[in-house]
Amino acid sequence: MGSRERLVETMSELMWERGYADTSPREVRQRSGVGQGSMYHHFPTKRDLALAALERNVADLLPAASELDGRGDPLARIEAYLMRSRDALKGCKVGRMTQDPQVREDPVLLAPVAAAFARVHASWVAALREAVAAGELRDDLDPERLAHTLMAVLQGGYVLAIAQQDPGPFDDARAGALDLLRAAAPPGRDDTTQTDRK
Amino acid sequence: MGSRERLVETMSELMWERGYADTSPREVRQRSGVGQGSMYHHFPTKRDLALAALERNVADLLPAASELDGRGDPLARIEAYLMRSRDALKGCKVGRMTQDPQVREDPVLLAPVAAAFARVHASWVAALREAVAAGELRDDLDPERLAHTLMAVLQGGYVLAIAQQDPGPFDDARAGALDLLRAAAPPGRDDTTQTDRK
DNA sequence: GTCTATAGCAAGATAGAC
DNA sequence: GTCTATCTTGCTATAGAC
Repeated sequence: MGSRERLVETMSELMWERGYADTSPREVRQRSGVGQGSMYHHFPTKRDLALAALERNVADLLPAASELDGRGDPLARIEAYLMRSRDALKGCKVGRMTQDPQVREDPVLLAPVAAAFARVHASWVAALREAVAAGELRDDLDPERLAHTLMAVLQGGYVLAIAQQDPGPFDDARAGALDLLRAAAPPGRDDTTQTDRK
Repeated sequence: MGSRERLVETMSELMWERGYADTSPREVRQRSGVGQGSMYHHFPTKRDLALAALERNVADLLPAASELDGRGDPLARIEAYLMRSRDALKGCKVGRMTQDPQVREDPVLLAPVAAAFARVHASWVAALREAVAAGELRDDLDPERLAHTLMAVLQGGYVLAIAQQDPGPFDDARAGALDLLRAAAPPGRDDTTQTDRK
């Protein structure tokens, strides 16, 4: 692996762990083993390196969200994505960036974050729309709104888990969201078809 | 107002705006107008000042949450707290701290955050329990879980809003949560009593 | 309690040789 | 492309007088 790739990979890790403002070029060099000269050859400023790392982190995240776009029962896909295995105490490598003052005030650094969330939102909306069409969700629910609600449950779940240093609140938050979705099945629907009742 | 109070107030503001790691003692002095000597007289280290500021921010937040504990219709209280006016683009002054590496790795600084969230959670649980008892929510919903879900909707809503630099996603997220709560009224319940249908 | 002066060290580069 | 040396600025204090 070349110096350039090692720099980007290391910066990606550090931005997930510590954010942008609190990660120094020095740390990147030490962890990656790339020298000063090489670093500034490939990336004239810390910000340039951060932008490359951020785009890499976004690219890491999007494939998972495309799980929502798959075929098969829409509500099952929604449930699968919601309950997907995630490291609650590490948080979201993209969502985290919104809390970094130097990122949120820099339109160029914030742009990939906004774009990533917009794409994930679109996938949520499509899946929720299908679920309504399939009669799995009441048709007076708004898929656009609900998509934001469910994304917020995940992003906020990380916040709660980190505060308590315990993944429990994250798991509770998403399980509670799923409970609500199930309770929002159209009235009169035969729910003896539910798969996992206790 | 004395120097000490001015320092704490200024640090509180800066920690909300920029977090802990990215706020310097220098900025605090300049914005507060308190001199170097006074600052280190009252607070031997930046961390000591941050702890006082954090406790102040927590104290600011808790009264609002006690709205959930009030009397009157439980679901109405839940709705009022959820839809309370909030500055989505500023985020939560307490939740924000969980994303600051220097806070999340410091048990002493994280403790007030954890305690605050635990108290708010307890208020949510109590209100949700009452709503179930009053027949406003299905009794197969778990108030503990749901409390985490609704807290996460708010915390995550801020993340979405900041990413898009638009309060819309925050408002969508909480409106969607409210839609789900209403859809989770016990089956067969007469909902012609709903107050705000379009 | 408040002031000014000073200090040690890290951040974030830049310069110029190889 | 990579190396070492150097630079400026800001962070986080400490010292000691008033």
